[in-house]
Amino acid sequence: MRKRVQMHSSHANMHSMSHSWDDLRTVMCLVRAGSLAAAAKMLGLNYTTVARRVARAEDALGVALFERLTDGYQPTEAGLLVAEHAERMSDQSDTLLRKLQGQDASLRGSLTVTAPQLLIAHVLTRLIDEFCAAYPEIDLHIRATNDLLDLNRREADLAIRISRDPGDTLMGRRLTPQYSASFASPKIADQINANPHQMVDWIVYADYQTVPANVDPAYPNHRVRMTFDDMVAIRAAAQAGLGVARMPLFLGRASDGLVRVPVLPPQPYPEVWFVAHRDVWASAKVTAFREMLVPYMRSIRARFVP
Amino acid sequence: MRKRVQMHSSHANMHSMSHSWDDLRTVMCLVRAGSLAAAAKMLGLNYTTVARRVARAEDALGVALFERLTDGYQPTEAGLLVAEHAERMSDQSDTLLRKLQGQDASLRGSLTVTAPQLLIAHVLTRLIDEFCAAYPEIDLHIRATNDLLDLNRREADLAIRISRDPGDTLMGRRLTPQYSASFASPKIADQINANPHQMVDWIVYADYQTVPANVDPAYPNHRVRMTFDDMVAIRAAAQAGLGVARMPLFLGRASDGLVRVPVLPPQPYPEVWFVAHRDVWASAKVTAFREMLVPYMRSIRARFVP
DNA sequence: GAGCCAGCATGCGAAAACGCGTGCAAATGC
DNA sequence: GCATTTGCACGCGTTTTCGCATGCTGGCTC
Repeated sequence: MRKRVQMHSSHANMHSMSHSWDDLRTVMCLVRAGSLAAAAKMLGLNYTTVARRVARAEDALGVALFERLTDGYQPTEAGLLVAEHAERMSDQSDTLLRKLQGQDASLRGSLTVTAPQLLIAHVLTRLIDEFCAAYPEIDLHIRATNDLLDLNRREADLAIRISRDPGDTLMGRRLTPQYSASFASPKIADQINANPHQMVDWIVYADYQTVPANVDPAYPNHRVRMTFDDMVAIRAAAQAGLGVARMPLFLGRASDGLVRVPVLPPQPYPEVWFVAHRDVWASAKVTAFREMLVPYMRSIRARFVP
Repeated sequence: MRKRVQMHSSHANMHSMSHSWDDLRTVMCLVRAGSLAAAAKMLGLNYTTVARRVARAEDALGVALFERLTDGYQPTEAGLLVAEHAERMSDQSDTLLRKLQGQDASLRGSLTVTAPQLLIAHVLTRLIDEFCAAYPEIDLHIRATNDLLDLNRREADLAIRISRDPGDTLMGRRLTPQYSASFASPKIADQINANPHQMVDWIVYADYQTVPANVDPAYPNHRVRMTFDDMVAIRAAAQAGLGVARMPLFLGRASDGLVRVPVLPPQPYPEVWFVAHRDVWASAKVTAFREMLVPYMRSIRARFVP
C-alpha cells in the first residue's frame, strides 16, 4: 500500500526533480547522433550506458522518448522536446566553461587548436613546434580538419581559418591576405607555355563545377576535366599531371612536382584569420598562442602573396 | 579563520566535456543552500555526496569553487559563476518538465498542491478528501505553508493563494472574494459591547504594526497590544483573551472560542485564487483538481463574505 | 543463399558513487 | 564552564553504475 496523501508543514524541498541532468544530456546526444554507438562516442561512454540512461530518463519522466527501430533510436515528440531544452542547457554549460577558461591565467593544461589540414601541414608545423618548446607545460591538441569546428561548443579553443568572416560571437584577427593561382606538373606547364591555344584541362572543386573566372585571355581554351571534393586529392591529381588546378599560393609553392602556370594570374583569395570566442580571447594560453602566431605569420607573409 | 589546504591535480582534463551536469547542479544547490547538509536535503542526497561532487567539479574545472570555512562553504567568484549558469540550466530543466507534465493526459501519479496553512485546515480538507476518493490513483501531496512556493521551479503543481496577483508566467482563476473583520474571545467581546469607549487591545501582524484602518468610529480607543508574525499564533492569542484580532471571516467563523466584535466592520480582503503555471494549466490532473475545486468554493462562498 | 556488418539487448564482473558512522572544531546554550 | 548543536572530514561497507563479452536481428553484398 502506498501513501496517498502527504502533509508537509515545513517547506522541505521534496519535489521529485530527482531525475538526473546527465540523463537529459544523454538524451540530447542520442537525438543528435541517431544511434547509441554514435552518442556514446560523443559522450565518451559505452553505448550500453547510453541505452541505460535513456531508459532511466524515460522511466523518470514517464514518457517514451525514443522508438526502438532496427536501424536505430528514433526520437518521439517528447524526446525532441527534451533534446531541445537540453540543447539550451548545453549552451549554458558551454558558456560557463568558456568563461571559466577565459579567466584562466595559467600557462599549463590543455589548448586545442584547429586549422585547415593543409595550412597545418605546410605552414603551421614550425610554429607549433616553437610553441610547444616555449610552453612545455601546455598540452597542445591540433585538430587538422576542413570542417568548421564549433568554437561556441568548445570543439576547439581557437581556430586559424581561411575566411573573411570570423563568425557570430567570435573575435578575429587577420593574419595575412593571400592569393590563389594556377598550378600544374612541370610537363603540363611546359606544354601550355609552348602552345597557349592548347586545351587547358582543369581540376576543380566539386562546389564550383566550372573553370575559374579571370583566366588570362592569352589562353582561350579551357574545360573542366574532373571535379574533386578534397584539396589534397586535387593537388595529387595535379602533381600526377592530370591537369591544372587553382590553389592558394602557399600551397602550390610548397608542393613538390607543381609549378605555376600563367593560365590564371594571381587572384585574391580569402584571407587567413585567427579566430577565437570572445570569452576565451584574453585567456593566457590563447593569448600566448596568438602572440606567437601573429609575428610568425607576418614573417612568412611572402609565401601567401605574389 | 583557517582555510583547508586544497589539493588539485593540476593536469585534470580541462577539456573533457565529460564533466557532469549533475555536479554543476550540486554546486548550484550548495550556493543556494549555504551548507552541505542543506544542499543535500534539497537534492535528496547525503551531505557527504554533495561534498564529493563539489570536489569533483573543482577538480574537473581546475578552479576552487568554495572556501571551506568553519561555518560552511563560502562560494568563490568562480563558484558564483557556476551557480549562475546552472540556474539557467535549472530553468530549462524546469520548463521542460512542466511542458512534459502539461502534455500528461493521465489521471495517475503525483500532484502537488500548496495552499496557506489555515485555508487547508479550515476550508480545503473536505475537498481534498473528495478529490482523493474521486481519483484514487492520483498521489496527492499537500504543502500547507504560508510561503509562496515557486511554481516555476515546480515546488508545487498548483496553488490556492490569497492574493490578487496570480504572478508572472502563471495563470489564475478567482475562486471567491473574501472579507476580514475583528474577532475576539466572548469575554472580551462582551466587555467591548458593554462599553464602546473602553480601550480596545489589538493583536496585529508584525508587518502592519498598527491598528487596522476603517475601524468603526463608535469605538474610538485603540492600541496595539502586541504583534505576531504568524496567524495561528494571533488566533491563539485572541482565543486566550489577549485582545482583538483582524482575520478573514472564514477563519474567525471556523475558530472555536472566537466571536465577531463590531469594532472593525467587514473589510475587503485579498481574494482567493486558483493559480497554476501556463504549461501545466491544461494537464489532466490539474484540470481535474480545478474542476472539483471551483464549484466547491462556490458552494461555500457564504463562509467568506458578510 | 551464405556471409558480413551495423545496431541493439542482456548478463556478469569490475569500478565508481553513495550512505553511514565516527571524530573533530567552532559556535551556541544553560 | 561544560554540554549541546552545527558543520565538516575521513574511512568503511554497500549499492549503483559502468564496461565488456556474448548473442540476436535485419539489411546488405557477393
